[in-house]
Amino acid sequence: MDMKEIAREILLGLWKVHILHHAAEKPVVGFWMMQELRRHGYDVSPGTLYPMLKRMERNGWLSSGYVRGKGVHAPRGYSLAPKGRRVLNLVRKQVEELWQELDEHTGK
Amino acid sequence: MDMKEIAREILLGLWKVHILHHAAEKPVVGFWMMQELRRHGYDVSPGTLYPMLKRMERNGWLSSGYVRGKGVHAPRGYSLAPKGRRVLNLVRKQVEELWQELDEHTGK
DNA sequence: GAATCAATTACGGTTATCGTAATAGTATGG
DNA sequence: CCATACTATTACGATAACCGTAATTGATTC
Repeated sequence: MDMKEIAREILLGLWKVHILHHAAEKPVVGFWMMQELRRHGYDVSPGTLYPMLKRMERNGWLSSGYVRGKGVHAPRGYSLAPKGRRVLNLVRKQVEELWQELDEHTGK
Repeated sequence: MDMKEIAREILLGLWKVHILHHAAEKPVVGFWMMQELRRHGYDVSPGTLYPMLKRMERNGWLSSGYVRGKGVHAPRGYSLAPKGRRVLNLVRKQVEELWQELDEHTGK
């Protein structure tokens, strides 16, 4: 099913929430996240994911540092920043509302 | 809290799901949807919402027709198209997964 | 020490998003 | 009837997000 292709607009937002959530537990590395998404059947390219992480850091949701090795291509771990936690809390409510709404009428 | 301002990137995607869901029940009119979002505390301008509905129609998720009156500014009702239903089903799974993940660690 | 793997950056084109202002039918009241 | 307010959408131009592919580079392994 290539709905996944076209529903990206929506799914991309959901993945951002996943990232915030993971980043709250342990630092998230871009490459790992890409594989994770592929494992779930979503083909995400570096040109999508990495700029996304950078934007999220620029927004103040994440803060990053090197976790291993050296140089500009060394793995960069993103963890949840205070602002990101507030966003996560806000979004959590929205997701809950949405899920309840969707769940009610499932069998319809 | 003006997190709402900056978390738009994420919330916008969730609203699209809301729209798909509502459109499955009865035709959704842009102006009504705007008020609905305002009622929930989100300030969404016409320049955001209307093009969004058009794109969703162009994607084949929604199909529209006039519900009342005449002319180019008459209210336009959007209902769920078959492709939109498939997208909704796909997204529903993702939202469920996400919600379960978020719910587990809520108290942490 | 050559090749492979892990991981990110660079790039340039396309599409989405945004707020504000303009437009135009429809109902209301005097 | 006509002025006013309300419902509802379109138009517009600027900014930012998104995308795939290719290049880069440090670490590992044989």
